[in-house]
Amino acid sequence: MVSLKSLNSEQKKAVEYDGGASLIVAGAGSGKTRVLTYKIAYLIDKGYAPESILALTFTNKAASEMKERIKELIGTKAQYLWMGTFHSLFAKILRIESGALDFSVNFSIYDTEDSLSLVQNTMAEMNISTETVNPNAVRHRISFLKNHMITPAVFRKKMMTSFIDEKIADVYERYQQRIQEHNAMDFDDLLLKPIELFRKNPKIHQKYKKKFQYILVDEFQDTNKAQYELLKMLVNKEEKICVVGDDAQSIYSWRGADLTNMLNFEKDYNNAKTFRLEQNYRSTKTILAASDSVIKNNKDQISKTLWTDNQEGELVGLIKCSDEKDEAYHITRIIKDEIHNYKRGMNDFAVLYRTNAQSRVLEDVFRREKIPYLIIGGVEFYKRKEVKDIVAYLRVIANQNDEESLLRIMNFPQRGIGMTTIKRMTAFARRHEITLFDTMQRVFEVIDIKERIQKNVKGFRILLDKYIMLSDRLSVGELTRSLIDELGIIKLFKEESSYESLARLDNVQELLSAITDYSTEHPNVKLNDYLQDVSLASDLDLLDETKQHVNLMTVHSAKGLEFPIVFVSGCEEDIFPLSNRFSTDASMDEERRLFYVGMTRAKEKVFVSHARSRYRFGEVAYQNRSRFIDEISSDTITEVTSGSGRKANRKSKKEIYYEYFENVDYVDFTQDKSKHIKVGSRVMHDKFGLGKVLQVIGAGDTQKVSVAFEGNNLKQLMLKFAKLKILN
DNA sequence: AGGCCCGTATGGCCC
DNA sequence: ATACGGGCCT
Ligand SMILES: Nc1ncnc2c1ncn2[C@@H]1O[C@H](COP(=O)(O)OP(=O)(O)OP(=O)(O)O)[C@@H](O)[C@H]1O
Repeated sequence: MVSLKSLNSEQKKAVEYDGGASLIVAGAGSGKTRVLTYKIAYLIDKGYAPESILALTFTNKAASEMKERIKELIGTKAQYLWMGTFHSLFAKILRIESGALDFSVNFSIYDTEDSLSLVQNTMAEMNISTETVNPNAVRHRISFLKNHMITPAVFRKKMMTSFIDEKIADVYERYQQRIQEHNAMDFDDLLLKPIELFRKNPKIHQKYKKKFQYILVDEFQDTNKAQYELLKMLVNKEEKICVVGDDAQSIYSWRGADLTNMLNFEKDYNNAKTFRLEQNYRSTKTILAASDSVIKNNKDQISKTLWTDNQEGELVGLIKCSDEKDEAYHITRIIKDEIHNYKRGMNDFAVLYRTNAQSRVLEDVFRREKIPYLIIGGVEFYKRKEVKDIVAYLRVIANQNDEESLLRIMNFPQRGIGMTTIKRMTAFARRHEITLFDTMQRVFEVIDIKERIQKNVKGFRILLDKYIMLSDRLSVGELTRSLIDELGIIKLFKEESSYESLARLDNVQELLSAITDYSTEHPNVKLNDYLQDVSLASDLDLLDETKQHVNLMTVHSAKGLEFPIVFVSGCEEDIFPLSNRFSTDASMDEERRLFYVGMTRAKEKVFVSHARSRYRFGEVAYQNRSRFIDEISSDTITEVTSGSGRKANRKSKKEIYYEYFENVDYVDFTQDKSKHIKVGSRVMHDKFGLGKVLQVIGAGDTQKVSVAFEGNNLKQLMLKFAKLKILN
């Protein structure tokens, strides 16, 4: 029997409750995840078969950790649990039931980039100019509609308000048609198709409804409409469902998460029992008080009590910095001090930020200062071009209808199949209503392609056929290795031998060893399974709390995690809260929740830092410190910066330029020829001051330039006469 | 077909 | 700063 001794009485009640639907609402660090873990172990103990339990987590990483924990509690039978993210578990069901769908078992999973590329191709095909309609906005919109379960037809009938909407409806419709022809699903489809499947096919619906005797959901506050619908469809008559969440930690509304799921739960399951956990085991009293003082600025929230027996702890440290480099050096210094004074390990620290772009400077400084670190997120490994290209080969080998992948590799490595050829083949495919892959077979019928090129296409098709055949016989690892060999990719990057191409080479080799490892660990695995894991993998899987390095990640990625010491960096207006002119009150509240999530990751100590100036889009921007810093109750925060993390503050752009003119050589246009001047050149004029060249007009003696000087001052000057000095 | 250069945009969080 | 797409030249 699983011992519930390590739970408090309320946690225990929640674990032991087996009467029907239950909702656990509780604040950060109150042991929600722990309750879920024990509850699953407890249910198995009580007689529920592991394979009859459906447990949904927010990330794959959370799932595998929970599974490990349950294995420790009840042994290896835990491996039969249906535990994972919504996306991965329903993808699994879709593959099993693909026979009942208009998809075959080997369907591809399109990530955001693939979707965008499909949107672009669709728009091109429909002659919708990307000038009038931004493809990425369209992709967003389509995904939003899908997340809210709005079909093209419904959208057309009820929601269109503009000419652009009409175009979007057209693209949406065509997109759905194409993705189906490609035998592919995007992330949203992984949730929508099961709903469709269950609706159309009551037998299959009943099968799963019967199969899953108990459903448990972690991070319920961030589920979307489709996920809610799926739960409702699958829950059995006794309503054996347990969801846990914290409305104050809802931070994914931008991808369709809908808090009303949580607010309406008690209405939809009218026998639902609600449990509240009020004791926080994670953080110090100070951290709780500080984070609470921030979150209470949000109007709408479920009121919750949260207290802790933990120590008072240290005050939140406020780090004031001159710029982002200074910030990185301050953080470095504090990490070194903490390690020196309190014998902490590198893995005790997490540096969090609002946007991935902010990791760059931290990375540079940590490298220089010899602080070992791991960046989670950013340009993820499987999103790198060279890696995606190779994965695209595997996807085509698994699913020849996957046109987005086929287009990616058609001319990689270069084999003389250019844009024009691809356009002609695509046109042929559409005309004859066949796939692009089949068109390659019949390329000799595409008469507007030159014979030499036709041969290239045919050669490529033969190569693919060979690997499609081999894919049954070779392991995923062997297949990839031999493919990379034959394509000469390694040689290609070696020969180019630029810094970038060598980095690419590294990535290809890393991919190869990752695939080989995967093959060894899962000897009988199908290419499909591997590809699915890759599509749904996240960088978070790399996180290893036992490894001696500082962890860098976005606050979003840090959800559900905990670290002894947490830095919340870049706390400046416009960055955290991130905002733009479209920002709303609601998005401000979500930013605040995000900040709350960041602070509450800490067990012992939180630092918040802000920089007076920071590079953004190649320009220095000055920003006030975040309102969230000011919302932290003053008796829980103290400044820890006396002096600067490093010497030299950033000077304003103006200062830099003036200094430059005083100290550095410049070209005087009255003497030198004008060949140095070009659009974008920075220039100095005695009377007008600093400026930037917008246009160079004419040549020779009459050559003129148009310059934007400071203060929105536009001038046209004759180069011959104007006393212009130029900066290189 | 492919390479190069220029202009322009750059809203970010993730399964 | 940087990356990407479009247009132009070879
Ligand atoms: N009864 C308990 N006794 C001791 N430690 C506990 C207890 N309950 C939870 N903890 C510890 O408190 C910490 C937070 O627990 P957990 O991650 O389950 O909280 P949570 O509510 O899911 O947090 P969050 O919502 O912030 O992600 C963990 O380190 C966990 O081990």
